[in-house]
Amino acid sequence: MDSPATSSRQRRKEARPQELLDAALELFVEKGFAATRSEEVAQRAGVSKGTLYLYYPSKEELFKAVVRQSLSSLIAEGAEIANQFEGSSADLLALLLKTWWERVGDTPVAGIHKVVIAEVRNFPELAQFYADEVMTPGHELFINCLRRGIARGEFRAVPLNEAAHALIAPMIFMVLCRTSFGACPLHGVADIDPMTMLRTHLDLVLHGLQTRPAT
Amino acid sequence: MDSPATSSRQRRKEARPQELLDAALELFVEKGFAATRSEEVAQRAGVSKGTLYLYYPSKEELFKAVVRQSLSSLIAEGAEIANQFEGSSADLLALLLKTWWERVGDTPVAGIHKVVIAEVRNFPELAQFYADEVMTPGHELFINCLRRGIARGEFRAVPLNEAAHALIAPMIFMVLCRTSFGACPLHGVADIDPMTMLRTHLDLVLHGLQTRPAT
Amino acid sequence: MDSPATSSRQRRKEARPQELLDAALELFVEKGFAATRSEEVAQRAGVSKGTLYLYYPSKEELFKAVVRQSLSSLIAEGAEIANQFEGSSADLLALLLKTWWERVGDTPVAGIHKVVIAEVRNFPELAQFYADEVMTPGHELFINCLRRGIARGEFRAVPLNEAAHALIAPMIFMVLCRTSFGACPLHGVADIDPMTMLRTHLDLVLHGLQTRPAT
Amino acid sequence: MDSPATSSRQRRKEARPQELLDAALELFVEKGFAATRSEEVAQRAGVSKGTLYLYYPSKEELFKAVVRQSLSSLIAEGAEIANQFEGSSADLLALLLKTWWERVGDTPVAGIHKVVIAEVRNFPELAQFYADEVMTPGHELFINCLRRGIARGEFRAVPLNEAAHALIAPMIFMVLCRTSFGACPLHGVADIDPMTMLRTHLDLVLHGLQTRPAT
DNA sequence: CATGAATGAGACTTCATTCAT
DNA sequence: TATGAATGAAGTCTCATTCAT
Repeated sequence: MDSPATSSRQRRKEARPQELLDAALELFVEKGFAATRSEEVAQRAGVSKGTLYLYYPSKEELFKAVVRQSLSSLIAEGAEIANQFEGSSADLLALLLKTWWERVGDTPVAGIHKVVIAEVRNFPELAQFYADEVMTPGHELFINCLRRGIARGEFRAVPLNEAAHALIAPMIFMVLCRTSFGACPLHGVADIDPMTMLRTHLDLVLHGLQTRPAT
Repeated sequence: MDSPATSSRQRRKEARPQELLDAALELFVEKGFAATRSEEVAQRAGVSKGTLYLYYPSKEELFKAVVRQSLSSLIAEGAEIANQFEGSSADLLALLLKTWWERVGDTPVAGIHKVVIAEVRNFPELAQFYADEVMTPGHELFINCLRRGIARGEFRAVPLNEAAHALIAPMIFMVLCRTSFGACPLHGVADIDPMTMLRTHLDLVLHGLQTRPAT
Repeated sequence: MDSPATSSRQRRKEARPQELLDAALELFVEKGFAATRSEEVAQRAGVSKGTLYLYYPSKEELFKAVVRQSLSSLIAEGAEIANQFEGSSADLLALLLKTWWERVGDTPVAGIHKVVIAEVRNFPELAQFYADEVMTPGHELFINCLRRGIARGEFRAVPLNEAAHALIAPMIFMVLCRTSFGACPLHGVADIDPMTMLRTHLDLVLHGLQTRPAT
Repeated sequence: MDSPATSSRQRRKEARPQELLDAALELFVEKGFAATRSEEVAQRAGVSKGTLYLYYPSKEELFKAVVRQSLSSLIAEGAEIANQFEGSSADLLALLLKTWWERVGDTPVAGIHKVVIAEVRNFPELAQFYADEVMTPGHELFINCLRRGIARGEFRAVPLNEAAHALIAPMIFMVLCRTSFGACPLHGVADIDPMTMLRTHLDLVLHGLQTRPAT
């Protein structure tokens, strides 16, 4: 009753906030918060400067909305995956990283990592938000995976916090590099291939975590 | 005959560029390029707005000078270390990471990584500079170390580019997190201890690289 | 259908460029380019600083626009007058000078002469523009008039370039003096009356040009 | 006792004010008052910025000194010439204009005319000074010459003020053009040759002033 | 709701002037 | 005297935000 009746105008109106957020994310990723002009955001979303302010009361609120939404979409449904998983912990780890890559790393929202790194100090309220919504849950995911592996005798005992960090760091750092440098063609920089990277990283850490057969 | 004659005025003049660069680095790390006001840089260096412009013709030039100098100091004398090293490749890798941590990671210049990540897209000329001066040499260092290990039968054969990336990523990412989040106290975020991190990361990748004794 | 719909806002927008040019001309004539503050121009045009920059991207571009427009309006339709004229060459010369006085000399744009004299060396591109658009056409006008008179036996043969210069110089110089000194009341300076000046100058040069009856 | 003993340092010191005035005149003529930086004046005079302020308390005072001195040197000893002259009034007029050209028009101080035209409105005190010291005396000179010619029956009766203006205008205007445009090479502008100009102008006005032989 | 002209606070930069050496 | 490093008032220009239409 509703959807067939919505005019294109109607549809656009409802889509506006998301279109604005998308445009804003792109620009904040490209140029950072301060260097992005609000008129540019409006333009890229196909509306006028004034319209932006009908949806977000200020550039700062727009920014926070962008970050909030982007981060929300990072909060992986990973926990679910992990809980239901029945295979080896090595396979679970591989699945988690692969899923992250597909759902986050290889996606426009991946850019939010650069934005957060670049801007948290100017938006301290984001820090706790990011910690609560992204870092802690993500961290837990990997820590739980490590715990599971250790408990099942698949992995060696390692410091959980630090190992969890080491598991995700190469992936996020690769994404940061792609976001920042990928844009411009560099001469002579060894190009990192994401899939090779993912495989190599997994290969390394899985070997690294493996319990040794007694020699 | 000359040095005792150097007046305090003289001494200040010679020190100015470095004082300004130091102040600027701090602020660019804290707030980013666009959000840093040039007067603030001057103030933190203890001079007036105008004085800044006696030494750097524009905020942009100041920024580039900051990046150039910071990056230059990253160009580790690591190559030398590597060439003269005679121990095992695992020890060499450990030494390289530890040295990087002491000379870069645990130092004010570490902040430049955040700055570069945040600003390269606005300063494309920096991208190539960073690639040539930092990424490529650093990358080479780790690749050579890996090659050495593989050639000597200490390490398994792994894709060099990607493995090298995986070796440095956790360290740099940790530095990025410290630079961005370390400033504000977060509730509930598992604190990563750098030394534990370094040890754990090394432990992981060295086990991961190790050739297996035939079972 | 359109014009009755134009709002007052609309009307203002269309008038703005001209209002700004008028205000700017006044001020550039009064104070010169460098001593005129752009905010002052805006104020005199009844808008704010920012508005000026909606119409002209910089003070320098505003200046060039002022000069271009002012000069354009100098490009007398004089050629037309001259072509259609059928009377004596003396009368033609008188008509040209009188027309120039009415259309230029006694008009706000007359001030542009001072501005050009004062600023060309800082805006070399204006020099050629002024030469092409004003000097050359104006010069041609008078040269053609002289040629006509000489050809018809009304005028003595005289060096055309120099005579043309001598014909217009007293008028322009008078305008320059009025623009520069006329503003402030001077004690003891013999006031020059424009109409008397015009008549006297004409009287002098026409007698000077006249062919003599053989004595 | 004094002159042979004066060291080169001494001599320079005494010459300083004049060197500064010369440099300043050049620059004020080139760029105008506001666009001339005081450091540039100092540089061109071969001294440091601080030294300039030992001789002139401000840029404005320097400017006034430049104008005062330049104008003083314009105050022709012409009156003397005129008083002692015994030839025809036409010859006197020719002598006056030729002398003016040699002593002023073809000299660096000629540039002061542009400066005065450009800046009087910003320095009203200069206006009266210029009127008293230059315009009035110069005007008198020509008026007296005209009066003499008329009284001796050599010249027709003409309005003295306006005729005097017409006598000097082409010369000053030519100087203004040379000062402003002469600097940059223009394509297609008829070059005025000063000597031809002087001759043509004289030829015109002398014929124009001449009393007619009764036909 | 949507627009975009207008505003004005604020940032960058210049340069006349001062003053320690 | 002479210098030139330092200052900070002032000018140019940008851009987030408002509001009449």
